[in-house]
Amino acid sequence: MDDTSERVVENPIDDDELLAQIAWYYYVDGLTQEEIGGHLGLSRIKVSRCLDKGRRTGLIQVQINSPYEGSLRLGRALVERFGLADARVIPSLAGAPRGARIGQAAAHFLGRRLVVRDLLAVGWGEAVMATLDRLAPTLAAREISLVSLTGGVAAYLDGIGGRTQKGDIHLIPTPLRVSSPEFAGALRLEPYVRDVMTLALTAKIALVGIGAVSPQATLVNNGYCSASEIELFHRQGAVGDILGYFYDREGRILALDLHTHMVAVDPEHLRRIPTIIGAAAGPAKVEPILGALRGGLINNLITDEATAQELLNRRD
Amino acid sequence: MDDTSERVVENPIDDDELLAQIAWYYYVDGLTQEEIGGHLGLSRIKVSRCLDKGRRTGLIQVQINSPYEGSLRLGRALVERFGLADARVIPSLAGAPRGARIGQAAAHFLGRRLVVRDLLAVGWGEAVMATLDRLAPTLAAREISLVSLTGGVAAYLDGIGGRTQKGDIHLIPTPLRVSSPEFAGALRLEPYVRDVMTLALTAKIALVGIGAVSPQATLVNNGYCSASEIELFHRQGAVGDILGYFYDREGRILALDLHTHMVAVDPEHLRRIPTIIGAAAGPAKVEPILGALRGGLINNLITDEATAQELLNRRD
DNA sequence: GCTTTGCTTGTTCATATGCTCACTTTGTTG
DNA sequence: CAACAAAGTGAGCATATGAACAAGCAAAGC
Repeated sequence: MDDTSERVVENPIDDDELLAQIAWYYYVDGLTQEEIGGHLGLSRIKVSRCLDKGRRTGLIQVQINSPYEGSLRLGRALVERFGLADARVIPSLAGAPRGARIGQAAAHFLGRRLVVRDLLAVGWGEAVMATLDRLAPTLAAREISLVSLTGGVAAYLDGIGGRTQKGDIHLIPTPLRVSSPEFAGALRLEPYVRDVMTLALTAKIALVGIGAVSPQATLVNNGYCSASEIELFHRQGAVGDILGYFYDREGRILALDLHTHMVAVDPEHLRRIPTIIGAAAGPAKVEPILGALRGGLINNLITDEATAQELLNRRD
Repeated sequence: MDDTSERVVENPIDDDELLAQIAWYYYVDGLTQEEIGGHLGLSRIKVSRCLDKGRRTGLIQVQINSPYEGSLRLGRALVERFGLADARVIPSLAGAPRGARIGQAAAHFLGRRLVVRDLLAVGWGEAVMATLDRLAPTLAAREISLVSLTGGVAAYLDGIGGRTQKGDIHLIPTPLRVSSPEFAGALRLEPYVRDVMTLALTAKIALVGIGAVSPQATLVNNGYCSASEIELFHRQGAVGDILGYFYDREGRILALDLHTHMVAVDPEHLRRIPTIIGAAAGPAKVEPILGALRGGLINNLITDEATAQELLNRRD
């Protein structure tokens, strides 16, 4: 009776559980994929595929326990120059899709900060969605609750829809932008909306995207702003937006008419959250990031090498 | 000018930092070792060795973000049977040294629970030392402070000596056992000793070893007890010890003369700490673990398959 | 009933990886 | 300064791994 093969017949263990078992054998015990296969009654290739899946979905994540981890050269330079709490700079690799890699880096960054049953406040934007995508298993495993900082429910659902999610999800159940200031005001005063917004500001960590003032901005692509409005904001000194609020190059929120139509937490109030993580990269994001940094709208930054270098090159 | 090779000349980056950089490229960016070598001006083999070192020292740690991670079959069974908070069961592999693997598992377990600047209370024993060994990089990276639950300073120094350690280390500056109850009592009342013990009980997490009542026990090997004393304790119903205090099969601390000679936190007081992790494995540890479980002296267990199976086989 | 489509599974093979061993460097001690 | 030990380095090779491809299978559609 070969004890390596008969032990594990039992029930057709649930998928995730099997995956965790495999990951454990492989990474912690250092068994080879073939050995694991023998142990668990699977073909080597299947083990390989499970591992691949685990890595892709973020169920398996590598921790780098080094004080330097967050401060590799450029990151540290950013921290010092802009007085950030921490920064993560990912290498600018030619072939890889930038969005996904920023998301992965942000997920990794958050993975080290989120505690079991934590509450994470999330803003709006592509980078945020990419991050949530990679973060899903962590969120489930640690029973993290999410709370949105802005309206625009549909967009959020894309990012987190269909996933196993053990914590609660508190969405602001409104559009991001509505047709009149009065309507926006009324919505903001709705008890449920207020409650979610209040809850959001109790989070210890917030993750926000940083939008560019350009006709290609996600706000435009999603129909929340027209290209001509963007042009107008640009004339008025806007260099970027956070949570749909535009600010100038010093990071001061502008007094735009648009803002009165928004249903979202005011970036000024956001400051009550101790850790505000901004994620963005690319040439178009340099000015927006700079503004956000100068105004202290964020205190943690995830970006890539090229962008970081550009940020550091600017002489204020 | 090939930008992949000239970028990284700069300073002869400190070792850990280089390692972190390599780990990042390899695990997060998925570059091959050869590519990393080119990027950083190192030979492929050197990159390979760095990674190996990182894994061995625990600087690189794999997270398995699954609710099942802690509850793989046997673990879950233990949790249910003994009302534990959590349990980790490692596979019993023939060739591997058990102590080191228990240590690794415990380090991994703790890695998911320790928060930045946390305080970890540690007991005494081989398993604890093995764990601290593997945990060192995590401790440094998260600025974890350590506080000892027992005297016996020298032994602790072995486990943590020479490592980079960013948090504080609070040792109880006494032997584990002293010659008279009076002397032990006096030491326990020494302000500094009292302070450390009080501090220890404020920790959220404690890690303790579980000793067997046998002539091979670590307590004997280190000269704290004689084999004949052990024999005597055995006759009096002792099945195991925690922090140098022996208990019976129901986990009740015995009224042994020895205990009055000890300078260590009382396991009864230990209960104030919400998470008490016991680590031990091997046939000799079955009875000791059972006692500790029955008496609720620990509420988290790290052990191996064979031991877990044996624990579950016992009908109370 | 048959086909189509999409998914899972296993095979083959190129590649990535880690190990062994001989060699070099570095630091230490007489 | 020489001699030696200890750690570090690189080449070659066996092994582990992942990707491309092909076969099998099940559900959906005609």
